[in-house]
Amino acid sequence: MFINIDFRDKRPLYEQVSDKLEELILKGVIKPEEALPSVRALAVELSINPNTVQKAYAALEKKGLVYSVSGRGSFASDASAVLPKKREELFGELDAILFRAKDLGITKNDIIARIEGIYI
Amino acid sequence: MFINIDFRDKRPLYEQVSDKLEELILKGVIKPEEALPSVRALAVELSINPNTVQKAYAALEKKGLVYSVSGRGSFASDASAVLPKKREELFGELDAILFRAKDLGITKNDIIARIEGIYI
Amino acid sequence: MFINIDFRDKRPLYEQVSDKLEELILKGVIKPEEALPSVRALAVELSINPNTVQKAYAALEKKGLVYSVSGRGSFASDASAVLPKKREELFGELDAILFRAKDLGITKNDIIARIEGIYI
Amino acid sequence: MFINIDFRDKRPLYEQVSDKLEELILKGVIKPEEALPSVRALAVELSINPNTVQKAYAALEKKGLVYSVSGRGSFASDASAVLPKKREELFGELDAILFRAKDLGITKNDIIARIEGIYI
DNA sequence: GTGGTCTAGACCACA
DNA sequence: GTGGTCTAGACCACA
Repeated sequence: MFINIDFRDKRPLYEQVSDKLEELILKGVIKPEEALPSVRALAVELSINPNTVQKAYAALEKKGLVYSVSGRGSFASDASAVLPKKREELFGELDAILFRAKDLGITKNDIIARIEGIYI
Repeated sequence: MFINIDFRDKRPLYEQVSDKLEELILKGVIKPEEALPSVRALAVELSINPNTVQKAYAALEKKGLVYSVSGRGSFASDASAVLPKKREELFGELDAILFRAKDLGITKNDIIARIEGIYI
Repeated sequence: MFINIDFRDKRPLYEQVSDKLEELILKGVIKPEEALPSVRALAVELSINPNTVQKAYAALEKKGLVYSVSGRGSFASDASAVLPKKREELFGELDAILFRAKDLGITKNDIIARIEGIYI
Repeated sequence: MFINIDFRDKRPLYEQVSDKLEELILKGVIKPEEALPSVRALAVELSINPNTVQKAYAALEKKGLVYSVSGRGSFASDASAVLPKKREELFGELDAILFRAKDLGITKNDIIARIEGIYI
C-alpha cells in the first residue's frame, strides 16, 4: 500500500488514511473487487491503532467506495458509480473559490491562465 | 457590525468572527484606519464570550489586517498591502482543485464553462 | 441448485445459503421428501467452505424445514407444517412496520395504495 | 433521557442508543435546537463508555438528525427535513414484507385486517 | 465543561 | 484469519 502517514498533518489520522485510499480507488490503482489490506495488516504497516484503520474503512464504506464483510475482508467497490457525485462536489468547491477570486479582483483571464498551466 | 454567528457551523466561533471581519476589511466595507468595535462591545452584540472575540482579533492582527493600540482599541490596516498575499493563497487553493478536477476526468472546457457562469 | 452467493451481502454466507434454500422449500421448488444436495457437493458448487454449508443445513433443520438422516443425506420436510408459523412471524414484522409508519405520519390510505400496487 | 440499554438485545449498544434518540427526535420529544445530553453525561447515565455514545452521536449526525459543535455540545436538527427520506425507506421495507406475504399465500384482505387493527 | 481523536487491549461471530 | 464492537484511559482545541 502506498500510504504515508504525516504526523504533522492537522487532519486526523483516520482521514489521512481514508483520503489516500479514496484517491487510489478513484484513480483505479486499486481495482473494483480488489481486496484492501486487512484492518490489522494496515495498522501494523502504518504503525497506528487498528481502531483508527477501522474508522477509515467505515468512512469509505459509507461513501460507497468500499464494502466490508465480517470474516472475509474489505474490498473496493466500483468507483465509477461514485464519480458523478464526486464531480458535483468538486464543482461546488470550484464555485466557492471563483466567487472569492472575483471578490479579490482576480480577472477571468488570470484564472484561465492558471488552468492552461495545469491542463498542459 | 454585519456579523452572524451560526452555531451549526463546524468552524470554531472565533474563526467565524475573524473570517467575517476579514471579508469586510478586504471588501472595503471597513475602511483602512477605521476602528473596529471594542472586544467587549462585539462580544455583547454577538452574545459570545469576550475571550472568543479577543482570539478573533489576535488572528486578524497576525494576518496584518488589523492593528491594536493598547488603551485605544483595534483598527483596520490598509488591506491593499495584504491583497497580493491573499491572491497567492487563493491561486494555491485553485491549483489544488484543478488537479483534483483533472484526476476526476473533468475537462478544461467543463471548467471554463463554470467560470463563464460566475464571471457573468 | 438456484443459489447465488453475493459476497457484498452483509449477511453471513451460511445465512444467505439457508435463506435461499428456505425460500425454495416454502415455494415448493424443492418438494417434500426431496433430497437436498450433499454438503460437499453444494460447497463445491458454490465455492465455499463445507463448514458453511453444514451450518446452513443445521439452521434449516432447527426450523423444521429439513431433516437429516445419518449416512443418507438431508431431505426437505413438508413445508405446509411450517407455513402457519412463518405467517405469524411475518405478521409480527408487518405490525412493527405499521407502527413505525403511523409514527411517521403515513396514513392508512397511503399503505393501502402500496398494497394495491403489489397485489395487482 | 428516556433510554434503556438492553444488554440482551443483539443490536450493538451504539445502535440502541442512536435508534432511541432518533425516535425521540422524529416524534418531537426532543425539539429542534434542543441540546442533547453531553457525550460524557449520557455515558455516565447509561453506564456505558463515552466512545460508544460518541459513535451513536456521530451516526445521528451523518443522518442529519443532530449537529455537534466541539466545545459547545450536540443539538437536535429539524427532523422535518429528514422525514420524507424516512418515509421512502419505510415504504421500501413495506414492499419487501408484502412480497414475502404474497409468496406465503397471505391475502390482501388478511393484510388490510391487520392494518385496521393498528390504525384504530 | 464540550466534542473529537487516538491508543491499547479485549471479545465476538464468521470463514 | 477477518471485520465489528466495546471499554478504559488519555490528550487536544475550543468556550
